[in-house]
Amino acid sequence: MPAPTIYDVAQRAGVSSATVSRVLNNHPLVKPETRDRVMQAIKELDYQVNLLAAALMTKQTRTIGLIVPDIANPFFAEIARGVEEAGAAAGFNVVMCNTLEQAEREGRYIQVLRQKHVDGIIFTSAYLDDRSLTPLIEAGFPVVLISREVEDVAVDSVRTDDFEGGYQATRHLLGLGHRRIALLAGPLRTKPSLDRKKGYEAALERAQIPLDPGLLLSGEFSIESGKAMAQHLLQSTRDFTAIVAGNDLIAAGAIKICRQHGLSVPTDVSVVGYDRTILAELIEPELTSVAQQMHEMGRQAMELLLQRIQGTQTREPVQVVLPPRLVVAGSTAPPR
Amino acid sequence: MPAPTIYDVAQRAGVSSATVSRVLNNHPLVKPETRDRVMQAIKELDYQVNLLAAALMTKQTRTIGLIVPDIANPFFAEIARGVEEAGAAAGFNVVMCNTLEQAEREGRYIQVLRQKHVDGIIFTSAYLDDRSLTPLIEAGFPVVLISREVEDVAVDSVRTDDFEGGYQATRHLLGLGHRRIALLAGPLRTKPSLDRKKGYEAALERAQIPLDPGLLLSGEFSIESGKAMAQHLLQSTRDFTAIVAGNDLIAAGAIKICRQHGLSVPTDVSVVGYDRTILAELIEPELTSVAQQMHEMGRQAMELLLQRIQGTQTREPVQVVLPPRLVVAGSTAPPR
DNA sequence: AGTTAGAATGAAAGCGGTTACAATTCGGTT
DNA sequence: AACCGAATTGTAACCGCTTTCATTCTAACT
Repeated sequence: MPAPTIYDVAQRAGVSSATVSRVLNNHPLVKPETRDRVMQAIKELDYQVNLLAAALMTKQTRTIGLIVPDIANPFFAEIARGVEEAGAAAGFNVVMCNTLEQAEREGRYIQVLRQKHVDGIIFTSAYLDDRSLTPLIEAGFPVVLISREVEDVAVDSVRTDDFEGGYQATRHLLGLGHRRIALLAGPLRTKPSLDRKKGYEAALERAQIPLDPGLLLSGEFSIESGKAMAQHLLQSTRDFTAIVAGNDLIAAGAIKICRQHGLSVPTDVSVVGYDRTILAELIEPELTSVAQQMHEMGRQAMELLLQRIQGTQTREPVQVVLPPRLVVAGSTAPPR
Repeated sequence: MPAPTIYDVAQRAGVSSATVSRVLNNHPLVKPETRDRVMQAIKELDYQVNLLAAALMTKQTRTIGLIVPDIANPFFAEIARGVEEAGAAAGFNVVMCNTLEQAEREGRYIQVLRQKHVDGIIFTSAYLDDRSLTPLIEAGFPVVLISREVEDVAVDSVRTDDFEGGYQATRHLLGLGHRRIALLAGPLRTKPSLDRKKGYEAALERAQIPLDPGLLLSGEFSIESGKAMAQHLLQSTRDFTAIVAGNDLIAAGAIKICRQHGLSVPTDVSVVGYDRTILAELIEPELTSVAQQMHEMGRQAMELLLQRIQGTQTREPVQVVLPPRLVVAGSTAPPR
């Protein structure tokens, strides 16, 4: 038999469908006695609302889209967790979309999410052009960005102060006495990588240490890239005592390669990671790393989105900037 | 202005809404010329179908639910990635739901997913009772389980042969010459942990080594639990040369504790993990671990679900069992 | 008893599509 | 030129709910 509808309930309770709907949405003007009869009928029929039909009228699906490069990356998984939790608390569901860094996929997801009438979309960092994102924002569709920017467009966003993070990582090493510090950066086409690099440069500058282009490499946010960059670095010079890595994965790769070359961490080379994912505490020695509050970023992004969605009046876009926090562990020590 | 509807398109193209609908769903019986006119109108209005309205008629949302304990756990994140990819390939979206191991949350998610009329639900392992799951399956709702079982109910499922995995891990250590092998298992209320334990026991039995209850602990799938179990073990005895861990996290925790007690891995203690998540290759030394094909499990689960959803005729439930694969690395060596 | 303002409920019009069925068109026959 | 079946297209009902507006009750007041 087909699932019972609001009419079946109405009939059984001896009222009209309008009344059932009122009960469902606890409208105040329903006589308690009537409400009870309806509830009874609902129970007896094991009735479940059809939220599709409801959404068709209310224009609210209580569903949002979350676009990430790759949910299997711990950094994004942690953010997703924050988003989902905050969403669930407010009665919203989250559709997860992995772009795999492909702009075309992102575009397709945006399209189908709109067709499914999600109430809003959260975008996380990716190296994609903004061709499909910009029109969305300009159309006034609720959007929040995490660790991502769109040129010349005002939009809600959440990010970590990556300049400060890069600065702190470098200051820490300088404070230990290091002078020759390499940077194995992530992709410089992304704002976070760029900011971290600027922080690194600012710290060196302030310590009056000239930048050495030979100590500055950039690649991807992966173990492989970390290995490759370290390999490259070691082939060109051994005249460095510390490494600032673009993230924990790069750091892990670099440490492996250093070891292979007979350099011990932290005795010969100190290494600082970034993100402080769960990986950081598993690596031996534990990785000194700049912590980002991924879970919190996800949570706040969802909050901002909800404000937009449920917002009575439109407010100016806000940019939430969370502080990074250097967590010192065993991978850094004074140079010998 | 409100978003254009199918009627706006129809009017602009000078046809009826039915024809527009036919074009949208590329029904074969539309004159090419008419199709062009409609497409033109669609483009000009930047028309987007409202899939909610469509779903109301077709009873298909092309959306499925994925219920996991915690997306931030690399094991589930990897599965989620497989599910999402396979789904995307077939034009399905995935709503992600984190239960945090709470049965009540699982129940709520199931309810709202049904109300939103998802086409099916994939459940991953969790230590929950099946009160809300069983009725779903019995109602014929498309469901696939990953690493999870429901008593006395036939249902599609995908899992790894965990008996074999536990067996292989233990055999490997036996082959190296170990005789005193501890098991730091995950929660024994779950089938996977139980099967791995049975595999461990079978391997020992076959080698004619009596089981020593003192070498058998069980806890949770976490670093902390791994530490606690190792601590416990070391306090009661040092008479063991190897550890089979319930998963990589437990292994990582155990290794840390062993080190703290002055035992080196693998010289003094060999350790085998399970899952072979990305963690395994980051730990120093790299962790010998039984690989599960998480991504593949996710993919196949989605395939099974799609068969159910789109299936013309109902087929018998199938149980897909994937083989584990022992990946030997630096954390295991012969006892000295 | 007759009013009357709320309170409670019902009737019915959408929301934006899909689709069964009817109607129209059209090239080819006879 | 009338006729026919297949190819196209249009009409209108329906999916299951929300919500406006009208209607009916109720109870408190003259």
